[in-house]
Amino acid sequence: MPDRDVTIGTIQRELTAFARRARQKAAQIHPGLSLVTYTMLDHMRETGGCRGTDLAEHFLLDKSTVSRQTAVLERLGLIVREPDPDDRRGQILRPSENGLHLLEEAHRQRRATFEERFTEWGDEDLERFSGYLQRYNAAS
Amino acid sequence: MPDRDVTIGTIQRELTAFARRARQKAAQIHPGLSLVTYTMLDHMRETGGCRGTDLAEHFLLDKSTVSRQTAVLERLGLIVREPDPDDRRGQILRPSENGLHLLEEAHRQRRATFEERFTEWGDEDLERFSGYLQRYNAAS
DNA sequence: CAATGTCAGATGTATTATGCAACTAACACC
DNA sequence: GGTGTTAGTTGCATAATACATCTGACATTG
Repeated sequence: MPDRDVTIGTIQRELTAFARRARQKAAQIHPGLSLVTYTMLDHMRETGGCRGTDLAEHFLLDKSTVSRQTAVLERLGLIVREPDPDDRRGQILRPSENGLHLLEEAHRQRRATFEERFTEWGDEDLERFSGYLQRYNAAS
Repeated sequence: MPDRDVTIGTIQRELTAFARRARQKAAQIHPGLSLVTYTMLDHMRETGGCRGTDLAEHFLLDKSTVSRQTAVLERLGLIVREPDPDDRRGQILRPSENGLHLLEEAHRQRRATFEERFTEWGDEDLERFSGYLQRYNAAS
């Protein structure tokens, strides 16, 4: 059994490798859509519509960046804007029909990649891995 | 026990969350050094010196990007270049004394962050988590 | 051994994501 | 109602990146 330092080093290295690879593959989700814009779109779906400020806060991005990225999403016809009835300074952003379809398709593709990657994993290992990741991420 | 689909979905979400956070914190390693340049520097140390082409291939970057980033590292005094004795077209890049010190310091800091994060984890859980990550990454 | 094609690296140019600062319009509170 | 705050946009600058091109140095083949 390797000692604790070695094991932590391995986890560090493997997580870093994962992050690097994820970043490199990020742009392949949809033409014209980056990982950030895609994730924003997904967040709008999860929340059932949110404001630009919420996105900025959630993703730790400047509001100007959010503004430009949501402009891209609008130009692509993937979101619709509604004036916030409670605060006329803001707008509610939500995926359009096309946006929802794109999200479904992207989910399907990404999920398929993961399914394939885990075909040889047993149920118990999957459970444990999932639990460890949640435990790790929850600590941030 | 949740079913397999739900578990895989959780893993997917948690790994994506990790990647996003890693990217955001990447720039904090050293002033003037990005995650990419830092990782390049580390790769030079691991390999005991390599060429720009090797870096481009390893990190899936264009050679022009590598050229500019290594120029940054040189400007910061973190690497030294030697003509490749076997092929005078190329150069061997390796960390300078300062570069090695920076890597040690960065390793120490990052490791400390990880150590802290895992203080409450038992040895067996650490082992398993490490193994799962390796298994996952090896499948790429 | 000379010519042609390939490779390593550098540089010019363009694109993209990003942040900061300044601005406008709307809100909130006193 | 006036003053300070907030949501969003836009102007400007910066950084990482890719593609195309250029220059040497290598390699292969006639």
